[in-house]
Amino acid sequence: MSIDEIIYRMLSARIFKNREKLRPDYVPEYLPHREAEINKLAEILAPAVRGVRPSNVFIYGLPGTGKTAVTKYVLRKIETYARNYSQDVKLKVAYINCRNENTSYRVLFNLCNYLNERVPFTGLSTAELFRRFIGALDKEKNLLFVVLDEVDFLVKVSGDDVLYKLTRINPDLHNAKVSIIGITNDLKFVEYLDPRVKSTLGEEELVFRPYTTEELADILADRAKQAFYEGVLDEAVIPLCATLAAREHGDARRALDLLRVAGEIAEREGSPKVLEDHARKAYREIEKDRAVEVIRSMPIHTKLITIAAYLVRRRKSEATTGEIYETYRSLCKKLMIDELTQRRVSDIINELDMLGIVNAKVVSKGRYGRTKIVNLAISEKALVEGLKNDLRLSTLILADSI
DNA sequence: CTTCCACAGGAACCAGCGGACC
DNA sequence: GGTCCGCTGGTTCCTGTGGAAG
Repeated sequence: MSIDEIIYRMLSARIFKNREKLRPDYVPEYLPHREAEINKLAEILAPAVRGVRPSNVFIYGLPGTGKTAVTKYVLRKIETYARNYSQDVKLKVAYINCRNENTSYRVLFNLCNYLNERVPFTGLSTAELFRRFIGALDKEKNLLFVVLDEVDFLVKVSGDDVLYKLTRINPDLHNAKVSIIGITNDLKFVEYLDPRVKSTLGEEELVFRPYTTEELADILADRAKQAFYEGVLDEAVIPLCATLAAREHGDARRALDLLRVAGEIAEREGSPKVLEDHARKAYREIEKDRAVEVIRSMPIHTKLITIAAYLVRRRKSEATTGEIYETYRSLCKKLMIDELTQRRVSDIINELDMLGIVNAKVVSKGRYGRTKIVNLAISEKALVEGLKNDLRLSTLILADSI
C-alpha cells in the first residue's frame, strides 16, 4: 500500500463523526443507568447551591462504573445553579487525579493553582504550602469542592497526612468552606486509612455497582449515535462489545475503548462499516496491549516462569507445575540466576493466573498425583513483545525451539 | 476399599528495606 | 544516627487430598 493510498483511505473514511465522544474522559450529557447514583450524589451536594457546605463524600466502585463521570456531571450542574442562585458565595471545583498528583506537595500545589495563588512548584515546605492555600481560600466566601480521584494512590504514596489536614480544615476557615469528594476503585482502601480520616471523609458513602451487559449495550448505543456516522455500525457490534467488556465486570470504559478501537481498525482497513470482526480484533488488540504491559513490568523470576510455561506448552499438550518448575530451573541455570523454591513458583503461577497471563486449574490425575495444569492465556506475539527489551530472555524463546 | 502420586497450600519463620521515632 | 516496626517476598516444613490404579 502506498502512502497516497493510506492517506486517501483516511480521507475517504466515513466512520467517525466525532471520535472524542468515545474517549474515557468525555462526560456525556446523559448517563444511562446511573440515575440513582446521580440523584443520591445530587441530594448530598445540593446544599452547596445555597452556599451551605455539603458533607464529605466517599465514592467506591470498580473501574469503569461511572464514578468520575457522575461526579463531574453532578458538580457541573451544581456549579451552573450556584452561579445563578447564590451571589454571595463563590463555588469552585478542584478536580485532582491522584494517580498523577500523588504527593502532598503536588496536591496542594494544584489546589493553589485552582485558586490562582501563584506558588513555586518546588521549594516550599508542605506546611507553608498549606498555609498559603488556606490564606488564598479564606480571602473570599468560597465554597471549594476538592475532588480527589483515585485517592488511594495519594495515600499509598504519601500517606493520609494531607487527607487528614484537608478534612480538618473547616474550623480554621472564617469565610470559606471545603467539601471533599474522594473516589477510589480500591474497595479495600478504607482498611488502611486512619480511622479519624475515615470518619470525616466518609460522612456520606456511595457505592457504584458494575453495569450489566444490557446496560453497557445501552451506554454504547447512546455514545455510538454521537460518535459514528449513521448506518456505519453493524448491529452486532454493540452487543458484542458489551458482552466482551462485561466478561470480568461491567466496565464501561473498556466497552467504549473496544468500540473506539473497533472503529479505528475498520477505518484502517478502509472498510465502510464497522463489523463484528473488527470488534473481535479490537478485543484482541486491547488484550494484547494489556498483557504486554503486564509482562514488561514483571520481576525476572515471574518472567522466567512465564517463559517456562510457554516452552513446556510448545512441546506438550499440557503443562503441569512440576514440568514448568523443571524447565524454569534449567532456564535459571543457563542464566546463572538463583532459582526459587517450588513452593514459591506455585504461588507465582497463581499470581500469573490472577493477572490473566496464564490459566491454571488444579486437577487430580489419580495415581499420577494432583497438580495444576497451566495454559498460556496470551499469544506468543504478546509474550515476545513483552520481553522485547530484555535480549537475554527473548533469545530463550527462540533458542529452545525444538 | 486402600494405596499412593505429585503436588496444593497453610503456618511459621527469615532477610532486607523504607519510614517513624527518639 | 541508632533502633524499632511493619511490610514484602522469600524459604522451610508441613499436612492434606482427588481419584486412577491395584
